Formats: sequence, C-alpha cells, structure tokens
Amino acid sequence: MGQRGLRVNMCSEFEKRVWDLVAYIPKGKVTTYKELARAVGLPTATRAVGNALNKNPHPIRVPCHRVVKSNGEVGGYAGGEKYKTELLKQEGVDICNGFVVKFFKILHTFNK
DNA sequence: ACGACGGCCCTCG
DNA sequence: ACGAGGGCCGTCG
Repeated sequence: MGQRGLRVNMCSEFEKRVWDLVAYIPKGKVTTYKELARAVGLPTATRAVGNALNKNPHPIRVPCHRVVKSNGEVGGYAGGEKYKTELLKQEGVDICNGFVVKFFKILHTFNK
C-alpha cells in the first residue's frame, strides 16, 4: 500500500485483518494474541499482532484491551497494563495477580 | 535493502 | 514460580 506515499490512511492488510477481528470481541470476553495470529493466517506472527494492536487507530471500535497473552497474563497495553486491567475488570473479567482467572471465557474460534 | 524493535510464545533449567 | 534464550514476523528508520 502507501508506505511512503501519503501519510493518510497508512495501514496494511495485516493490520486491517487484526483490527477487524478484534472489533467483534464481545464486552466481558477476551482472546489472545496467538489466536489472532492464527485467525489472520499467520500462526507464528504473534509479535506482529501486538505491533498492530499498538497502532490501534480507533480504540472505540477496536477494543484491543480484550486481547491477552496465551498464558492468561493481561499483557501489554498502550495506555498501561494497569489501565488495561481496570478496563477488563470493569467489563466483568476476573483478574487475579495480573492473570485472567476465567480462562474459559476466551474466544478460541475466529473464522476469516 | 537491512537491521532493530515490539502489547508474544515456547522450551528449558 | 521464574528467568533466560531462541524463534517468529510485520513495521519503521
């Protein structure tokens, strides 16, 4: 796409896929970076997913705070891990010691 | 074109 | 439980 061209609308297909998927995570539920990577067709691109979320263009539509690590840890957040944890708790997600407790709430299936 | 850098993941000790 | 080390991959300088 336009990586060097206009500074407007600079986003890759990869990023769009990630953002679109995250946009459909219901309130109170979470998924993982790993699951997202798998869903976009690049199962090992977990770090790249984190990068994409870090550039979240529209936090309202794309609730990137609902994406956590695969081991249950809350994980990073542009606004700070602490704030991320608060947001999740506020949505009803049980968190203890930085870990998501109700792990079974994670959405494991995303279809392209 | 190339190397560094992440909101990561996995395997060992 | 916890850290270290290697791997992975899209982005940005």
